Amino acid sequence: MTEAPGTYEETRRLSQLLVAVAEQSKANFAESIAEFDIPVHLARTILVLDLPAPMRELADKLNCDRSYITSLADQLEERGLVERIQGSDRRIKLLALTAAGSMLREEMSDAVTKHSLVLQRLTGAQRVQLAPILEALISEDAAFSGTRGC
Amino acid sequence: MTEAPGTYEETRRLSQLLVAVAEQSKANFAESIAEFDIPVHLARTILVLDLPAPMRELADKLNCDRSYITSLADQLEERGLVERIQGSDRRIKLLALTAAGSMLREEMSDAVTKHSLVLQRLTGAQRVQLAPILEALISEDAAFSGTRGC
DNA sequence: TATTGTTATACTCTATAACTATA
DNA sequence: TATAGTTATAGAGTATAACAATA
Repeated sequence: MTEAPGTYEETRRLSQLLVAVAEQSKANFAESIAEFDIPVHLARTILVLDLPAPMRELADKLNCDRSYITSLADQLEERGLVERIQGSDRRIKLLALTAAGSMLREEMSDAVTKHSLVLQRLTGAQRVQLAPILEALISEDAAFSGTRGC
Repeated sequence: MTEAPGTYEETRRLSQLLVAVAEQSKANFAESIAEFDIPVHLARTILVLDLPAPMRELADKLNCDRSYITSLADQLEERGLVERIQGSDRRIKLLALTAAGSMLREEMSDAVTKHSLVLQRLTGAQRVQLAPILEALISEDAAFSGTRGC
């Protein structure tokens, strides 16, 4: 607790806290979208699907297998939230939100924001501090190619 | 970007970042314990199981069904990491780490800390800022009783 | 030959319901 | 009667492998 020492214990504690926050955050997300009657994984896909994107790209972004994206796309299509459109490279199919899909995306995004722990529990000053920290934490480079996890 | 205004957009952005960090954090956790050849959910259970605890309590803490705790306990017992011990109330069984279990818990805890994004990507100053924010974010009170999610 | 998406299939995680034994 | 843990079972989520079409 003196100077630069505690680093190890401090890091351990922060790691644990971060994992705890992550879990809570996940639960919070589920709760936020509960009213929309849509499974969590479909909701996440819609939220990610801002602009039309090749299925392959989604697989990368969501870090899961291409075959699973097919399954997600089927389910979303059944609900009329998404449609497949041909890419110029004829092997490629883009996934694009329908009007209904975009609308739902907006509503969910709002709900998630409103339920946000960030909004409910942090002061303005804390929010200002938090942004750059989270940005630093996010890796643009895929440092996690090793593990699967959708 | 002026004063108190942007709050909504700012919150939305922070929420998204937090969700992203949460996912990354989950992936990072999986990667950290990959070397121990133990499924993520078992690892989490061991990490939570600091002191012997009634199975019921674990169900609450992990926010999942009692029957699933039975399943976890079985798997951990098979691996010799945990044992069931009778509580004074004869209905209750405590789950306690074996020597092997404690050892593994220490090793995993170390590994998680070493791989921690907190350690790798944040400055000392940022770490100092982060702690109280994460603490504020954590709800001791169970505000999430509504949703299941193990 | 390498890549995108699909199909068929199987496995893992997790919950629900009904049961046993205490209390 | 209510509570702790167990059993049997079913469902959701996700991956692997083999395949078709295109490049």
